[in-house]
Amino acid sequence: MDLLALDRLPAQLRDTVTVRELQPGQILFQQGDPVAAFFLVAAGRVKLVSDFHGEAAITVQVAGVGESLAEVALFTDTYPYSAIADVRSQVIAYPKPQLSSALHDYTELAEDFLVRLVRKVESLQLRLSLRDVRAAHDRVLRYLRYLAQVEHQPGGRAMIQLNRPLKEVAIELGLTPETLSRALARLEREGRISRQNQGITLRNSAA
Amino acid sequence: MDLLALDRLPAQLRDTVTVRELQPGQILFQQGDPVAAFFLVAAGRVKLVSDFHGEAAITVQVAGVGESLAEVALFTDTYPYSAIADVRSQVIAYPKPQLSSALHDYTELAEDFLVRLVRKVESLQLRLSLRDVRAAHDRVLRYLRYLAQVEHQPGGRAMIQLNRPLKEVAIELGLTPETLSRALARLEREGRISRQNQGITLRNSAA
DNA sequence: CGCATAGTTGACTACGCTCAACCCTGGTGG
DNA sequence: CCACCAGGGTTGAGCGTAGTCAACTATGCG
Repeated sequence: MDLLALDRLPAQLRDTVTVRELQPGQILFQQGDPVAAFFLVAAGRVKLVSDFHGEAAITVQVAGVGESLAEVALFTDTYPYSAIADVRSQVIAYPKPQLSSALHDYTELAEDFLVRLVRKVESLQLRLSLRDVRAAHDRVLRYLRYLAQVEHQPGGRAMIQLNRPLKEVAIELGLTPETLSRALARLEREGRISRQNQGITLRNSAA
Repeated sequence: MDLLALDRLPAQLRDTVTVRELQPGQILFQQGDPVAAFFLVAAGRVKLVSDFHGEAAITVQVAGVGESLAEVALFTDTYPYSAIADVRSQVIAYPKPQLSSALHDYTELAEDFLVRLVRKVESLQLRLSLRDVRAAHDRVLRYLRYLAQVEHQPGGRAMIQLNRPLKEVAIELGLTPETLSRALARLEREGRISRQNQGITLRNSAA
């Protein structure tokens, strides 16, 4: 996915785009700051946290490569969250006024943006609905099935490569690494999946 | 919120829009069906379920009044979920081809759509991040604070009216009604909130 | 070789779910 | 007017499962 159709960007916008380098822990913007720009993560990982009442901050989003950061900011005067680089990262900054008017003027850009958002809604809905299945092994199985489905069309057996550490997967699923590990072990013991190195293959057990 | 700027819809689209009445349990579309139209809930409540492998179905979304139903359908050939009316409902149907081309041709429409999606992403992210706070009373408190924030600007004390039954709130928070009840009781006992009838007021306890 | 990190396994704890009883309100009908 | 019922909400008791803390292994890197 090209980043907001960067290559086909109208010149008036493209010329205002800048790239910023972030060190781990560096703050990109802070909750309450006036919105100057809209950001896309080009490298690394940026966390969005809401620390609003002095209580323990809550992580609203961790944006990976290619993800946009706080879409609401396009429609608010101040950032509703703070953004902090998790690791060394690069972000692309689109000045808000220019981006806004470009979205208005160029349908292609607006459509790209729309597609991004729809995908995001999709993924968020999936993740949220997964949280409703309580049993860890069940949740994990459904997640794997989902991954298999998006990568290979057939509903049957499939091989999945999860390249990122299990730790991250665990967090995404709302589990601890230990619980995920146990869940995977159990699924394997029950013969619903098998693991080799990084890969997981599902055995079809459709009812 | 007007429904996709219905009043300002280009005539070519507006004339193709229809309203459908659904009885409780009636199926609006089924997973795998070719996408004919895009829907908006005008009255009632429609559930989106994914029943893909014969296993227990999983509810992906419950769309209330004013919400759009399965935005991905705009970009897929078949519906990825099934939609079932929860209660007696009315939906507005936008034929997909007309809506697609209208989104392309009319920036105003595209922008409306974009705003909808951004809001949705926002709300989904909030709900998802709430699930990460484990302690029920904490989760509830944060939720209440969020509600207070969107209704009244000041960060301090606020009065919230939750008009819908606690049962629903509980589900949205990923809790059972019993647990929610206990959580509210506890918060009240601790003096962080107080309840009168339907209303809840937060006592500011910022650190 | 030593260190850091990911992953696994074990033992214990804690918290939310389940099931059940109970209260309370509103609505209906005798 | 009271009896009855239905539904939401609350409270109680017990259980199960995921979290926590800890130890241990394996792998990769300096």
